[in-house]
Amino acid sequence: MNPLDTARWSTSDSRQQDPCVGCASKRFGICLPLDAQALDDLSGDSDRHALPAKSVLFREGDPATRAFSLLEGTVKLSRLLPDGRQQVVGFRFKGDLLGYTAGKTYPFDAELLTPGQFCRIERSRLDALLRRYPALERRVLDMCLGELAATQEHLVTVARRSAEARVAAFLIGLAEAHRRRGLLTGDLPMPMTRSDIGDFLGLTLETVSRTFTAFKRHGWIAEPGGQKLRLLDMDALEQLCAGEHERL
Amino acid sequence: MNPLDTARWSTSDSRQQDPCVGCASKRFGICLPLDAQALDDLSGDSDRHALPAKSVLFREGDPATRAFSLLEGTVKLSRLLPDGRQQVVGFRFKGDLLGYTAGKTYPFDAELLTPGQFCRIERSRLDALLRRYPALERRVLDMCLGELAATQEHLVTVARRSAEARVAAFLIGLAEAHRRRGLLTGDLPMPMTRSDIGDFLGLTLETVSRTFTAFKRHGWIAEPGGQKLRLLDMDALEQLCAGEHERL
DNA sequence: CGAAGGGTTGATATTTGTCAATCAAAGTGG
DNA sequence: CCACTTTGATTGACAAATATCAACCCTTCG
Repeated sequence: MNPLDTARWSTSDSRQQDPCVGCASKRFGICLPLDAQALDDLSGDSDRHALPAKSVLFREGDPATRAFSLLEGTVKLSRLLPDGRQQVVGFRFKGDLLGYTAGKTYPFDAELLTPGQFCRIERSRLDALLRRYPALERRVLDMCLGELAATQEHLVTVARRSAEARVAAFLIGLAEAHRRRGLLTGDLPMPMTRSDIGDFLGLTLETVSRTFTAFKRHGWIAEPGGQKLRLLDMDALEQLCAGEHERL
Repeated sequence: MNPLDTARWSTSDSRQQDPCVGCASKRFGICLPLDAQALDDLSGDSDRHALPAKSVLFREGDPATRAFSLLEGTVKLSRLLPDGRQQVVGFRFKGDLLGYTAGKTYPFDAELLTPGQFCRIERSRLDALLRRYPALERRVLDMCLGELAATQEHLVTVARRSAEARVAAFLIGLAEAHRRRGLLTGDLPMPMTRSDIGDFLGLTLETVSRTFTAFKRHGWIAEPGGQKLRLLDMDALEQLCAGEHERL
């Protein structure tokens, strides 16, 4: 499972999304398996928001009183370490559920990297809805299992792969995540900084920068500017990812 | 959350376990929140097994047709990498649920490190039970959320900490996992090899060995033999874990 | 008794991190 | 509109952590 794409879209196709009714973004995100009645309930309980880039949805340690269904934008999830550095736990994209956790407090910060839109719902109400609509609870379980598989996949990347392989895996994962959302517009948006990527992959920003430079030198990627990225040679990236060491 | 102790025991106390009825190990593992009727159902659908050390419960890629509730023993979960090495994704102890995944196939191998006992249930039947008993589904969701938090915690350890800090974190996590299970017998069992630990922490077995030696030299731990480990100075280990660099 | 598995230790190589200088782009305020 | 600051990116020289390779020991098990 792709560590950058935790969602499982089950049987339905994510692209056939209806316009958002109230806030309950029909057939989308967690609401995918709901019937009309459940959607109405959810609409009553949630509300829609828009925020600019760099907004913080919640912080590690805050009481986990709300969950968020991301409708638009990219979010960075990160934990603050005792020594002041941060570990980026993951990135989230449209359709992902944020902030529904096991504990009483959020286990990480959630920060928008781009302007974003999302539904917000009180946790207590979401819990009540889960009890009322088994299909919804099942969906949350599925998303959780998917997220778990993705995190384990990412663990393998961070624990065992070389710097080049990690960056290659990141790029492939990013492309995959966008492709599955039906956004294969050629250039993929990459709003995260070298530092974000390093904190995600367990590398320093300098190492990430050097690796990007090397990839560009080989003609495997290009950065046309405007926070865009173009993947020119997926085969090369996939080989690197698999561990075939082409020397940089 | 402790990466070696994924279970969430909710409100009840894990130690008050009844003798196992049929296979459905009342008040234990996933069955903790079930009433008598549900336990009966589960008993009819599952069966109990014992296996010697080094047995394989399932392999990565096998169709995920069964789930396992571990009653006794320690299990290593690992993924095989293309280059032949392995990444240990986690260890599981009594009370943990194994093999209930999002995908159609198991995402990792599960291998017993000690002799073990467990309940086995067909996945389709477990799914049916989940639909029938919301409390059980809720419990599985809780366990999944707990596992996710634990994996993220472990990710931080592997991505950002020094070798010493990783080993210290491992030892503390192991102690914590056993303590929560009510097994504070002083010496904790440690059936995993240096290689297993290295594959868990993203280190080589040599680095793990050297770190153990250093810890023993400082008098922080002792290995009385018989796959046992004694923690002599938790404070020192916790400091290392937090990043205060006492030089070895 | 010999082989195999696990553990320890040393010498050396390699990767990646650290520190530092510089540059470009994007805001910001007068 | 233009300094001025801030943020992100790049690159180099160097240091440090960890991996790699290799030898050896001990215990267990057939």
